[in-house]
Amino acid sequence: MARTAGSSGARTYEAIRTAGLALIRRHGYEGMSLRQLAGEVGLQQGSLYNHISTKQDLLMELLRGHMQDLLTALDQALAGIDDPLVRLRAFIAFHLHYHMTRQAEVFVINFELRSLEPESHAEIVALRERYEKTLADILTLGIRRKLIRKTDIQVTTYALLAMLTGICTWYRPDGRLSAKQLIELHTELVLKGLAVEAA
Amino acid sequence: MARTAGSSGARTYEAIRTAGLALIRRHGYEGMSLRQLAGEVGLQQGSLYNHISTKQDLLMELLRGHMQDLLTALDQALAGIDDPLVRLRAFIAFHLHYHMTRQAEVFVINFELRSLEPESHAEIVALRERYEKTLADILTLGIRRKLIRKTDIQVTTYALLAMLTGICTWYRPDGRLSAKQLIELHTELVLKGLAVEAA
Amino acid sequence: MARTAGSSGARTYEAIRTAGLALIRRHGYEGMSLRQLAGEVGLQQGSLYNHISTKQDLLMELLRGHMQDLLTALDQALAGIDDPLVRLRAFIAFHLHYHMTRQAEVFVINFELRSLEPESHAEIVALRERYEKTLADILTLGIRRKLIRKTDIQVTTYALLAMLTGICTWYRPDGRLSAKQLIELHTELVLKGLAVEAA
Amino acid sequence: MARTAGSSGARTYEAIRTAGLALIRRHGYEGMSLRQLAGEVGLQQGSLYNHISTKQDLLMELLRGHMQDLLTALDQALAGIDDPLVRLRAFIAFHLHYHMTRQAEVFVINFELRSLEPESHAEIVALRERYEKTLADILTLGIRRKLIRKTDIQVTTYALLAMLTGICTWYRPDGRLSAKQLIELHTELVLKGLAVEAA
DNA sequence: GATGAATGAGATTTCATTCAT
DNA sequence: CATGAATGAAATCTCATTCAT
Repeated sequence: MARTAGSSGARTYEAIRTAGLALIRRHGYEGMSLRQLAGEVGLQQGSLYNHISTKQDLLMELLRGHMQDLLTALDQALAGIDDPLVRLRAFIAFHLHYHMTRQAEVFVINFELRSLEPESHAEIVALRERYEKTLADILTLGIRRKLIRKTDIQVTTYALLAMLTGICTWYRPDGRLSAKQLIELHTELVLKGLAVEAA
Repeated sequence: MARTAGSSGARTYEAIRTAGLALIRRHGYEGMSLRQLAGEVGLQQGSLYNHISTKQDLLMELLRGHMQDLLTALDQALAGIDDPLVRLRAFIAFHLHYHMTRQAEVFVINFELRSLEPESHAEIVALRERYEKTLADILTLGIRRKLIRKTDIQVTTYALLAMLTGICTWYRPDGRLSAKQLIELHTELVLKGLAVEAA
Repeated sequence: MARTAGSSGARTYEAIRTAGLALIRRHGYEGMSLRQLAGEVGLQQGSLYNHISTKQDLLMELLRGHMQDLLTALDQALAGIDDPLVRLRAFIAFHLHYHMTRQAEVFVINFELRSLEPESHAEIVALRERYEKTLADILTLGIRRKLIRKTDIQVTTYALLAMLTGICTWYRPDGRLSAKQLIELHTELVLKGLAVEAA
Repeated sequence: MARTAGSSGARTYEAIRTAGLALIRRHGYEGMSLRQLAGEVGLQQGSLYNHISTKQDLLMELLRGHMQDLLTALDQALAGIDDPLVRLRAFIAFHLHYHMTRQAEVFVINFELRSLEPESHAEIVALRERYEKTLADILTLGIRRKLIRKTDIQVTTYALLAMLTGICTWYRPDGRLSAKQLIELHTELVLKGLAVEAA
């Protein structure tokens, strides 16, 4: 598409990542061809290999980069918050915000993990488990402090993450509801669902 | 009176559908080759075409068949239930049960819709919307009758469906919790999340 | 070249082997492209794969087939001959005759062994060693019976084989000397070179 | 007085020749990639072209350089020797010695001549014919002086050269026999094979 | 003299699909 | 209804070579 002739190496690589992400999102990893990708970036097919080593490698770099960003951003979002309910609110807001603003990355991670070869797959899954554990820990603490009703941590973690992640499949920035409203709606649903019984 | 119900041909077709579903689930539609599929069924590549018309068509048949089953089964599950909260419980139980027992179909529909050509895509999406509308209608009615707290129907429908569908990615029949327990946990989470405020 | 349309599978495979042998001889294994080969046989590139599994495999089949032919033919040529000197004459005549009539195979085996992957390489080398051993055994027996002068078996075996094999690089059927004359010349050179000293 | 004999550039070129020779020997000319070669020398692909003009040219330079060395060395080895049998002994010793000490060059010349483009091919073949002619002339003279038995010059020349050249495919410096022993064994084989009949 | 990035052609192999037998 | 062989396009990746910096 954009044919930024004479671009520097780093800029070209970035263009490949961006276009690759978009194409994978649209067609899937298997469905995207390097011919398409090269065309999108304005290169010959072979020239891609000055920047990536294999198609697999491109996918892996994208996914790894995303997971690291995600974890880093999560840590920042929760930094300094102690109260489990406040942490939970912060987690929800962070997760939704991230999944609304970085839809492509998030979509790809959720749909293309399976296309990774075993070793890479394991690495990404490990990172994802760190992310999941952050939520599970919040729930555990909340229950211990009796701020969250007793329930199964594992199942609830999966259920909440599935629910909050779903937004990446339908959110549109120009939709009927603002990001803030969407966050409020989800937060309410979750917090009420987990609230301790009124005595 | 009745001839042998499944002729050899019909049995072969069924084998193709079954193997196809499993392969698509494992490798994705784009990632599955008809050579693999033929091998799995014990045919030569060319022989597949005595049973299917194209690879696309196989996918479409699988998805359409599944969606019709799903809608039919849903209608049965909700038949004769009037009370919105009971209908909601029934919907949750049905959805989870179906997503636990027919994981492969459900997985494929959620991950491979994008591989359908536009026309087929639209058809399946329409069926899915009928399914979503069933849940949305339950919520609408519940709110009108003040059995469910006021909230955004659309967003809540998506959120609940995402949450309840997530189970198809991790459920194992030999897992720690029984299907019944999983249904209870999810039902509680949803119903508390949607309950009207204690006065 | 010959575009034998409608040929049966076995005939096509034979055509591939023949054309492949010729192309490998002319350009070397690495230097031959499957595009060339397909063109020569009158097929599309991909159609080759209905008959061979990989390019490597084609080379291996050619070399293995040749070595088996060679060993079989050698056994026949020496069958029933006991006297070491007569056996030696028969070996020389056989080797030269084979290397003059099946120049392409012989050439390829001598020049393309290195292009085989390790496992295949080992297999062919083992067959070649059986061939070499036949000559070495003749020399050993001849020396023991004092019909051949004492010398180093290993070195002499290699030297004779190199000498007799060389003919495949320059022989032309329409050359100055007949096959029979060439055999006589080589036989004399070898037998005199190995003769026991006149007392 | 004298500057550093090898400037950096010349030293790089020498490294390219050495590594190129080794790679061609191992993988063949077609099988060696300039990427490999550059890596071996510690350069980027493009940098090779500061030292060579094309891949073909590198091969040609290697082969021409080798043939010139060979011819020069042969002239020295035979200088001042008149007697045909002594010349023949010297030729054998020289040829074997050279083929044992410069195995890589010799191997490449024997296996990669075919990869040269026609013009270069002709040039190298011409040099090789000068080499062959030196042996043929020895034989001719020996026969004329009745020191060598009458035989076909051409065939005998080819046979002897093939035999003596074969050593480059199996000789190892740490082998069972010394270079001197190997030379003796071959010399004996040849001289007996060519000796005039005991009257 | 070296680099990094580009090129355009070409490598081997796989793909879905067709069709005579 | 199955087979084996064919097709033509397309897949990923490598090649030798060029050139601005």
